[in-house]
Amino acid sequence: MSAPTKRNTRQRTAIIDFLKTRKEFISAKELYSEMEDSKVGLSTIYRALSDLVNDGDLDVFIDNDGESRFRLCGSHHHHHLLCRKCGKSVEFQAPEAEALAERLGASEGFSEMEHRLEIIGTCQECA
Amino acid sequence: MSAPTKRNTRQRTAIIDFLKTRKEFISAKELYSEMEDSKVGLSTIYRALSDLVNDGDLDVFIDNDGESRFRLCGSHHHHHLLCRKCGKSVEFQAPEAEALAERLGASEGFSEMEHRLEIIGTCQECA
DNA sequence: GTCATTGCAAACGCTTTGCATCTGT
DNA sequence: ACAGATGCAAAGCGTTTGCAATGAC
Repeated sequence: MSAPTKRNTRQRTAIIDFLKTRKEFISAKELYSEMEDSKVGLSTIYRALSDLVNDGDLDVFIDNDGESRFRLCGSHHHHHLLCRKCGKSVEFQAPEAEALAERLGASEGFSEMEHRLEIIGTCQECA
Repeated sequence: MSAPTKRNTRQRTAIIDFLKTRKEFISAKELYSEMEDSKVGLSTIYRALSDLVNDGDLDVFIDNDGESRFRLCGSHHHHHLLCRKCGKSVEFQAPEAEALAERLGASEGFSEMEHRLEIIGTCQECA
């Protein structure tokens, strides 16, 4: 019932270290090629990324080609504004959204609200 | 440069007619099974959906499983409030979210904003 | 020594494409 | 008749999984 054991393997460490140096979203395949010196298998990358997402350590979104893109997330709650063409993303805070979630949820009898808001648009360079 | 000719085939008409009766987003596969009586091939569905998206007649987004989901533009935009335990969902409209998306996107130089807002909570029965 | 993790290759699921046939115009 | 549209099957592509070998503890 307690949190599953996670071993500190060379591969997992390398992946996390690489992600720390990386500000932008990156796909699993890209990570694989950029890390080829670290000799980490592609399945291991997928498995590690998936674990990190489940642990809430990574933000993920699926781009227009259906490819998942990952990035370490900060601790603060935030939302994303993403470009539908190049995938560029901007984080933002939206107190309105927090308030909206509370108000709306409460009006339907819900409690302990969380929310996810994503704004997708076309950025200046891609327009 | 002018728009390519589009023929009015039985299949294309059937697809559009089906979409008109459908308020929610639907995937190509779902469309295929729900329209099986119309005897339309899956590739034809993919090709028609792709044309419709290019013509700006369909909204599309990629869901968390990497599957594209389509809906005729102009159907009413709404969001969902979901119970994290029983999955019960309530639709709601949120003009604030529309405004927020426009304002935030524009402030970053983005255009043609879409947005997705999801509120997750625990409903009264499950609390 | 045990059991989670790894890596390879095969399997998967959604989508796209080659090509011969069909059909709207 | 001709060019676009269709349908099938095969290919593409990102992702997941089975399984034997490896390595963290």
